[in-house]
Formats: sequence, structure tokens, C-alpha cells
Amino acid sequence: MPKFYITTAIPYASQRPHIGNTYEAIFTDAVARYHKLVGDDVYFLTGTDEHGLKVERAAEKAGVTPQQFVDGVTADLRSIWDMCMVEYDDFIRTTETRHKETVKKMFKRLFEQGDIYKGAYEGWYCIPDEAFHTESQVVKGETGNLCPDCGRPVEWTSEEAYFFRLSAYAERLEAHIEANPAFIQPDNRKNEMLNGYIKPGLQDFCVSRTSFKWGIEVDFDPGHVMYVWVDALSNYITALGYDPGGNHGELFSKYWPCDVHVLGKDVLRFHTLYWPGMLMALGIPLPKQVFGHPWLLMGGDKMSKSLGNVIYAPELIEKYGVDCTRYYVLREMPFARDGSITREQFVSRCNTDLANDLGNLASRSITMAEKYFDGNVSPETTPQNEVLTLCAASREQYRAAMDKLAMQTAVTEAMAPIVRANRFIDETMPWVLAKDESKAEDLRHVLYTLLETLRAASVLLYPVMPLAMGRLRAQLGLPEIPVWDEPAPDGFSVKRGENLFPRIILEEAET
RNA sequence: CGCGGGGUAGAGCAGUCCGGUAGCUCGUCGGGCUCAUAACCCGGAGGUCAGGGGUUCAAAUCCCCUCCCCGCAACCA
Repeated sequence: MPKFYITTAIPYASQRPHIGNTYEAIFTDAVARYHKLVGDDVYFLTGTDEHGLKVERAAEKAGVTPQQFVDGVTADLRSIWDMCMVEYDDFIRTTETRHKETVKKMFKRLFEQGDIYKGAYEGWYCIPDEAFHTESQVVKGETGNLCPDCGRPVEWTSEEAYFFRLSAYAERLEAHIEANPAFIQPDNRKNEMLNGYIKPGLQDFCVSRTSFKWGIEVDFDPGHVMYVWVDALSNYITALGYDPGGNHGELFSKYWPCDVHVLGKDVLRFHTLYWPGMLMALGIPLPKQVFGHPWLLMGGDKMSKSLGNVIYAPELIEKYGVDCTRYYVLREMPFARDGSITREQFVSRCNTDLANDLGNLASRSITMAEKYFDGNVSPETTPQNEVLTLCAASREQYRAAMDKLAMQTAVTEAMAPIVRANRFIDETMPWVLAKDESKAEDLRHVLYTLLETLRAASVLLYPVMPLAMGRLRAQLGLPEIPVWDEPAPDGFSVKRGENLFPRIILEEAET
């Protein structure tokens, strides 16, 4: 049984995750569920990045300790992941002892072997805010540069800091990226990494600070705490029981290297340059693939608090259900280009695809099966027709797309037979066949075709909508959880239940 | 000369790599059906494919130029 290790990036625990962040977890979950479906030994890791200045500040503002603060954010995040039916195997928090202890050892080892060195971090420093800003961040004022946060003057300041010697790995990184076309996905991002960062000259990056306290201590140099990269990125191996001394846990030996790191396009750089650089330094194999997914935009705009256009998953789930929410983001997000969500688009997509096409097909098919055959549809011979041929084709297309992480294509392929089957009903007119007793076997063939189409779809769409597909399968008289090679049954014994996807009525006030 | 992504029917998009009667979804108009969640099925209208020039028998698609929009600052994936 092939193993499949997949991760999300770990969201920063400074605030509640919105639907865009949540999309990443849902996407990763769907991929993980797909791999379980086809029989892989899947390990799915997610978690939270809980250190750093912003958390320290947010906690202060909230009047709680940083630990109390991240405890709250992480609990909320986990409840959102649960509502979204994101079923991870492990959840790592960077404030956990198991993580911190390993990271300290890693940091020390990297320092001892010369991959981490002490230097100076320079930048524009805002004294009242106690924060550094880069040249591009500061606001140009009449009397000098100003803090982008508070508007007060900033000073060019230097601070002692440790750096990771990424420059030493530039050639190896470039060679690896060139030699492994699948390493960076989507493809166009590969050139961006090569041309935008490696070729102009890779800079060493800062891995410690002395200007804030909320971080993992550099134990051989009190006063320094780790700054994001070594701390956060290493979660992918600390969670598996990696040991810088070589005494790895069972999970690490079994699941590393990672099959795919799923993350947002904005942090692709850190995962394709910084992280591999660190792994090379530690002598660990690189992840097989890093996928930088596009962003979910609110209409055409970036989702942001300041624009006040942020949507959170719980709100959608409470109103429209977990299946619609998952379906929307997975169906709507392209592979390489930003997707979009608005309430109108959401409602339209769910009504059209789920209520009108899929839900209604289930409803009319199962109702007819009960009406004409008391729910037992067992034809004497197995029908063969265009619809069933399409089912087989869609299954292959779906699989090919899923293996490439082309979720939108996979979902669209899975839905194709549903649309075809609705037409099939009009073509065959089962209500006419039902009036002629000599056509009973024909009628059975029609209904079997419809039910079998629904069964096939329930398998493909299970990773996307586990709850609704489980319900559909129950109505079809099938086990709730499908397997990829589930054979088409000789006959169906169905029982109608609640409508799977009630139509959503969008009220004026909600738009 | 900063980098990148876009500009195709009212809306959202595919097609552009590998030139050959312009396609999908939604909306709209007309028709059909009655098994179904006012759902489903069929048909119509609607586009000088941002603009200009070039190559070609033929360009949304290849080449050159111009214009416009969106990211690359921030909370943020």
C-alpha cells in the first residue's frame, strides 16, 4: 500500500481563519480523502504557527498571555476545521514541547555545522512599536521615513541576529528545481522562483531576533528567540518525530519525504527555497512536491479586514451546510489562477449543480424506483448505454485530474454523468414505460442506469462532500463509506430520504 | 523600460502551447415534459475574441506596437 503524506501550511495564530484560509484545509482534506479512497496509506498533518511578534502584540491588546491567546485562536481554528469535516491525522502546534525541543536541537546542529551564523539584522525600526520594517514597507514622509503602522518616525537600526546560510545552497536548489519539474506546482511558479529569487542571488535569511520574546529560545544564546522560519517550517518533520540526532520516530521513517505540501502562493517561496535549503543542510530528502494554490478572492478583491469583505466558513456552513461550502470552494477554485466567491455566486453554484442537477436527479430516480418497483431495481441483464459509458470515462478523467491536484477539473468530471443522466430521463421517459407492462425490463434498465450513475458519482464526490455522499449512499442502500473499486451491484434496493441539497433561497437583505 | 496575471456574448469563464466555420455555465426569450427540489429537457437571440500593424490561403490563437484593469505595502492563504 503506497504511503501518502500531505500537509497544509500552518496558519498563523494571530487571528481567526477566514474562508480563504479554510479553503486550504478543505482542499488538502479532499486530496487526502481521495488518496484514502484509492487505497493509499495516508497521513494528513495540519497545525498552527503560534510564535512571533504579532501574536505577542495581539495577546497584549487582548489582555491575556500569549499562550492563552493562541490557545483561544487554535481552539477556534480546530472547531472550524471540524465543522468543515477536515479530518487530519495530527495537529501540530509550534508551542508544543515535542516541537520546541526538536527545533532547539535542529537550530543548534545547524549552528554547530556552520549553516547558521551570527550577523546583524538591519532595518527601519519604530521605537514605540518595537518593530522592524523593510525599506519597501516604510512610508516616505517629509521629514524622513515613517512607521507604516503608527505613522511615527522610524530609525535605521541594526540588531544582532542569527542567519541561515541559504546562499550556500543556491546551486543545489536550482539544480533540483530544474531536474524535478513536478517539484513546484503550478508550473508558472517554478520560473518565478528561479528567475525572481535564485538567479538574482539567494540571500541568507534571518532566523532569530532579540526584539521580541514570544518564541522558542535559542538555548545557547539567551536573549535570542527564533524568528519564524526554522520554527514554523520544521513542523512538517517535528510532528513525525524527526530527531536531529538520528533517532527518528516511526512516523518519520514511514512517511517522510512528504508527498505534497499544500500552501498559499504567497508562501511558496519559503517552501521551495528556505525549507529545502534547511533540509539539505540537515541531510534530509526534500518533499516531492510543493503546491502553491491560488487565492480565493471576494468578488475581484483580496479578502481583508480593512475592506470589511471577509467571509468565515462557520457562517456559510450554518446557513448552507458543510457540503455546499466544500463543494463551492473546490469546484470554483482554478488550479493556477485566483478564484472568487460572492454570496450570489455561492448560491447560484449550489442551486444549479447540487440542488437542480445532483439532488434532483437523486430525488427523481429514487422516487421512481420506489413508485415503480417498491425500491428494488434488479434487472435481468446489466444495461449498457451512453450514460454508463460516460460514468466509466468520467472516473478515469477524475482520477487523472486528482493525481495532478486539479481539483476543479476533477469535480467537473465527476458531475458530467449527472447532467447526462438528467437528459437520459427525458430521452427514455420512464413514466411512459411504466404504463406498459411489457416494458418492465426496459424500465428496470433505465432506473438501474440512473441509480448506478448516482452510485458512481457518490464514490467520486465522497472526498468533496463526505456528509452528503454518505447520505446519498444510504438512500441507495450502499455502505456509507465507498472504496474506489466498489463494483456496480447487480441490483439496487433504495429508500428515499430527505432531499440531499435543498434549494437555497437568497433573500434580498443577505446580498 | 521594475516583475507577474488578466482584457473573448449582460455576468463569470474555456479555447491561445500544436493557427482552420467562436464554445461553456448563469441570465434572457420561446417551446417540451410531468418522474422530480417552480426542478428537468430542447431551441433561439446575443460577441468586429481591448485597439493598431505584420506573417499566412487562413489569426482569439504566431510576431511587433499601444491602451486599460489587478497583484507584487498593510491585517492576509
